[in-house]
Amino acid sequence: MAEKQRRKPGETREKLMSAALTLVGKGRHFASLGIREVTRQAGVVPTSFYRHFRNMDDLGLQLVDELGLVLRRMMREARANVSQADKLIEESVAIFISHAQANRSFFLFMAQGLAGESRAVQEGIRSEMRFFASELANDLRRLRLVDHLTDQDLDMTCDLVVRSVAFSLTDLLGLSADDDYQIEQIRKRTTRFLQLIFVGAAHWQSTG
Amino acid sequence: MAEKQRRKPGETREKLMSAALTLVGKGRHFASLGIREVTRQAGVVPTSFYRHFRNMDDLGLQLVDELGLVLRRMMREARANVSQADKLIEESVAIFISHAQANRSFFLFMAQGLAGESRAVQEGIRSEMRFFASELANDLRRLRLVDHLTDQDLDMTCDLVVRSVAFSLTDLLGLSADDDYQIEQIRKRTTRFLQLIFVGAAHWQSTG
DNA sequence: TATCCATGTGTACAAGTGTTCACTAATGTG
DNA sequence: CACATTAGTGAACACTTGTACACATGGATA
Repeated sequence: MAEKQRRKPGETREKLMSAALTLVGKGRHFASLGIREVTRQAGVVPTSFYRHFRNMDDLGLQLVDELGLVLRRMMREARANVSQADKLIEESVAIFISHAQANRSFFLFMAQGLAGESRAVQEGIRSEMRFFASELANDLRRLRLVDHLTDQDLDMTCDLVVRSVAFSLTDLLGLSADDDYQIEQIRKRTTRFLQLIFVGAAHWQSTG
Repeated sequence: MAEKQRRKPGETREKLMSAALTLVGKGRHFASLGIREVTRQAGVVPTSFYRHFRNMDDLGLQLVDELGLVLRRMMREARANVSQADKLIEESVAIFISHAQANRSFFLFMAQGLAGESRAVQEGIRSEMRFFASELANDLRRLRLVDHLTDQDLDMTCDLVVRSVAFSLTDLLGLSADDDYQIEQIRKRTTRFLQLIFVGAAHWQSTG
């Protein structure tokens, strides 16, 4: 029989998760993946799956957790790169796009999960987005760029920003990764979306 | 053998399409539906499927066409109900939400398809959204509410509007249909999103 | 060193899958 | 009315699927 491959603990677990991501990256939808298919892609026997996950939804949930890490890395980088306040939007969008490309499968999974089959995954992704939006609000407050806005209005603005950027994902991920012209179009368009939103926020007066 | 049920021409075809929608409405993801499953739901023998569709993607494409009709109906109703210009946003959002509830499965399908498995379906839905956005732009031009905007800037604004509303779908469709409080929250929030965008548009000056 | 347990493997099975084929009844066309 | 076409049916095919079970093995722990 084949050698038993127990190297590091949790290695098979990671192989399974990244196998699922790989399949998603190849254009499959997460909801249509099966246990056998994933284990096959991971080079592991089907029964191994159950050592780590109860079912595919469970695997999806654990992917959401990792997605959280990816998003946090992205935020950190964005924060570190705010060179000038007036280029804030442009630079952030650029960072977002480069991360989306570097973690293509992850973001595909996120885009899919928003309208996915598992309610839990859906809620998880939504929760990550809320967190992201609230962190964004904190940053903006700290930078004192939006002092005239209520906390509530600022939250709304950031929510809209995050949604708009997330929607751009579906544009971006539909493209092949080397279609530089189209990617540049999306970058410009997303940037303008955010600028429009912030112009709105600058002139917003709460209808309280 | 069982009676042959050929009533109207195209009846089985419709039964199959609405069976797929029914399953989607029950929480399944379109990408995970199988031919046998759909025919079973439709009360039809599996082989009948091939009389009308080449595969599930094909069925999806034809659903996109019907989705177009639903959207057009919605637009027509929205246009007919513009009582006062200053309530335009609120009323349109209300109409949108009521249509989204009346055609829940359709809109679920749309939300799923945006990040779905079939590139063709994806492109179809995207195209419907573009059409919707351009019609919206035409209406706004006709109402002369946005005369200071370039055609291009108006298009961008409408694109952002449509995206924001589409994103609200995922919020809305995650809820049970009778959670009136939450639905009201989403209505308010979406309305404020659009107001924010239009405030932005009102103060926008093209960076041409 | 002896033992336990988490994690790996192989086999098995019943159920479900997409698709093909040959057959049949209803409909539209001449 | 005769006939071709369309649209329904059932049986059969070779596969794939999820999951259960018994077993093996390496590393940690006692």
